[in-house]
Amino acid sequence: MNDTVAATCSGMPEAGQLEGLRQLAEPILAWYEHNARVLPWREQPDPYRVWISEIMLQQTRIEAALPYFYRFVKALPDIPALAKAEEATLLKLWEGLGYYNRVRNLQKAARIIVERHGGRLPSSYQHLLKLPGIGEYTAGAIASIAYHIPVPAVDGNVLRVLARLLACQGDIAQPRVRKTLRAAAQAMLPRERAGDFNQAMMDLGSLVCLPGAAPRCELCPVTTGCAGCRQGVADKLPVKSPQKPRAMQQKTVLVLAAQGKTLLRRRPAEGLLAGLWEFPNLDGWLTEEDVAALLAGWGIRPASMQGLADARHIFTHMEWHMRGYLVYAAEALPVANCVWVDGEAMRRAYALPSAYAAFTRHLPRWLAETKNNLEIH
DNA sequence: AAGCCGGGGAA
DNA sequence: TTCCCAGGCTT
Repeated sequence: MNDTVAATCSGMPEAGQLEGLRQLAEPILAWYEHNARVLPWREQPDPYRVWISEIMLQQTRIEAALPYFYRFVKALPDIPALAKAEEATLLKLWEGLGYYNRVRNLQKAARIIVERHGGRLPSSYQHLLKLPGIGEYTAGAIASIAYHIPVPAVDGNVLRVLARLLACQGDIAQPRVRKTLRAAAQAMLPRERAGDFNQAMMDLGSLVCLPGAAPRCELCPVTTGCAGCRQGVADKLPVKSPQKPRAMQQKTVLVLAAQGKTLLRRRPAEGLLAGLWEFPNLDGWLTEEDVAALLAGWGIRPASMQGLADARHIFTHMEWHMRGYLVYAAEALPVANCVWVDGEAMRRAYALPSAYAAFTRHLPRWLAETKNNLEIH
């Protein structure tokens, strides 16, 4: 029935096609009754928890977000607490989750909600959309899940499900195609069960209608209504433009340790990993002699220096190839733009990106070695 | 419309 | 390795 939808998916579906889609909502909801994943924001779907979960889940898998969710709502159980939190606290709660502006926007929104909405998350799609960090998808998800408002929530999973249901050959990176698929989602939406339906579509996408060549059509409740499955092209959909190759970057990372502390530097307030802390580092690969000369300029006289195992970190658009040096110094002397931090302070208030995991892993041992003997050889 | 912004698991 | 994830903001 949906086979006749424009192959490029660039025009609005016709009335008859939408009626075909509408009939799929019921079997999808029935499937959801038995297959819904048990999740903390479903067990207790108050607006605040739904909001936090949706922000954490932006471009992030459920399994990755879960431990962060528990910790976050425990530390900051409501909107006023979020509005008042220290930035360092926020970044520590988000440390390792990535896309750190998400948590800054979360707090910006919380402060707006306290000032302009009486401390309660707005319950309309349009008002939600105005808040920082909340776009079309997230506004739809919160409105439908927390407030049962009949608006679609079309994320990557749902785009894939819809593209296959309609055998849509359009590039889902294009706004025009997204708009068409969103209209299809709106047409399918049962007005009384919007939140359940939106979550059902997402679960269907992540449990059954899997990406790439792995759709499990034999488990799907709507194969007969799926044009992609009928035409045998489900595993080729959705069409997506290829991504650009990553740029490579060589870096030299300096782990300085002295008197039970290590030297950290704050990253710029904008750009990659904005505002997070890191070990002092430089572009390019420096030799031990280069590093010694550099440290002399900083007024640091190394008691010992050793090369560390090379480390690599892959970002979406970039790749860091890191050469590391562990430097023991006798004294934690001041260095411009840097702070000496002990393990406890680091755990409490200094958020480091995962890119440095290869170095932070051994840091406790390295710091312990500097506590007992001031002179190390 | 395109670029930027993390990190990790799966194939 | 590549893909992609309960995306949004900036230019």
